[in-house]
Amino acid sequence: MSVNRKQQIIEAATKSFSLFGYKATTIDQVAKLANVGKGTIYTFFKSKEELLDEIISSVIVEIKTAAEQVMSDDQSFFENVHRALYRILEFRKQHQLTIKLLQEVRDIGTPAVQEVMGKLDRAILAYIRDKIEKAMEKGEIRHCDAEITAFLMLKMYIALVFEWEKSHAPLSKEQIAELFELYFFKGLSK
Amino acid sequence: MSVNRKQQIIEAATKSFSLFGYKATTIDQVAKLANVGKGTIYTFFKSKEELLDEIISSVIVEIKTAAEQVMSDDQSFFENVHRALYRILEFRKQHQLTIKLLQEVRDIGTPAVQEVMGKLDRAILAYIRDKIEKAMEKGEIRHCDAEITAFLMLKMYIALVFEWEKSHAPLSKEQIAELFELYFFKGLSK
DNA sequence: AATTGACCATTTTGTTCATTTAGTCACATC
DNA sequence: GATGTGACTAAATGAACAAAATGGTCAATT
Repeated sequence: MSVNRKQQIIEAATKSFSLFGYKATTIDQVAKLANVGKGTIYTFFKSKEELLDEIISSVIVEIKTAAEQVMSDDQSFFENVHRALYRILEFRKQHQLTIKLLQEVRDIGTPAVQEVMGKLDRAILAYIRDKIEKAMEKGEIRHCDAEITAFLMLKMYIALVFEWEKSHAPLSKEQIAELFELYFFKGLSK
Repeated sequence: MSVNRKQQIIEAATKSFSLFGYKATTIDQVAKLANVGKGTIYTFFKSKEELLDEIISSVIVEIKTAAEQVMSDDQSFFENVHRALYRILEFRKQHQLTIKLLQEVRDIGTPAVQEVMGKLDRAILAYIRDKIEKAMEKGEIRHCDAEITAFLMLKMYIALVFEWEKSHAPLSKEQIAELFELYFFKGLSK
């Protein structure tokens, strides 16, 4: 029973955060949705912020799993990174929770949400960085600063997947893969 | 006399926009600073917004001039684009007006300022795009979509110059040049 | 021991109203 | 009579206050 209660609360909170955002979700609301007294929430979570934090932590795990699933050992480093990055951003683009929270950061700038989204970004960055380091060890790519490379790769993907659309027709997955290969691997020099 | 009056107004407005931002600058203030009656401002500019627009238009010219000055025919395309982009962002980073207005977009989101800053971005993009097209014609670089390439180059520079600093030690001009060359020209493949 | 909801301190929201502001225009100045 | 002006107006803003809502606690309940 008690094990389930925590899950009920997390599910209710996830639903409400996804639908209304963090700020507009009240603890009373979550308690009602979870069929739980308000006090019970505070036996599992020290604050509203910690509740959000725990939810995002499991989103991070989900995202990593999703990325792992699209990668494969018999593919090139380039193909794997492309697939992983695309999958990660696809996840962010499709899941109500991340959409809503990203929106909230843009529109209201709720500090708690800002922090937690920063954590998500850092986790993604660390994940890519790890892949880059492994590829360098194996000699699959030229030597480079893994931190900066991961940072730039993510920026480039975000630019191609999210920002390009703001002023142009969206790019297909294949186009993005081509562009990624062209700029990051082949380079523009003849 | 009349010729000077317009310049006086523009200078006063530029000073005030730089110091307090667009929203916090009143027309009365500008009139006082310019030693001019309020009505006079409206004989030269149809609205406060148009005053801002005219100021930004000349900033665009200034930026282009600044970029032209650092480029030179006996340098490679890569070196020239690097110099131009770095100079442009340096300009944005140093000039009070652009700093303040960019801040205002982030913090308040004043629509008039948002629009005018978008215009500035589009001008920069068009400028880089033109350079890329010329380089392709001359056969200095591989064929590619000039629009997307300009977009990505600018994003990459903004990421390196402004965003990297948010969580790391700033990169030197030389480091940025190296990174730019590594990713955009040579590529990571061995 | 686990759960709860009434309760409290603090924030947030809604409302009112005085002040400020962008923009106009009748008048002053040369 | 062309140019320049600041008092004026309608609309926007924000200060001040009251009312409602919210996160978190804890004594009572099961």
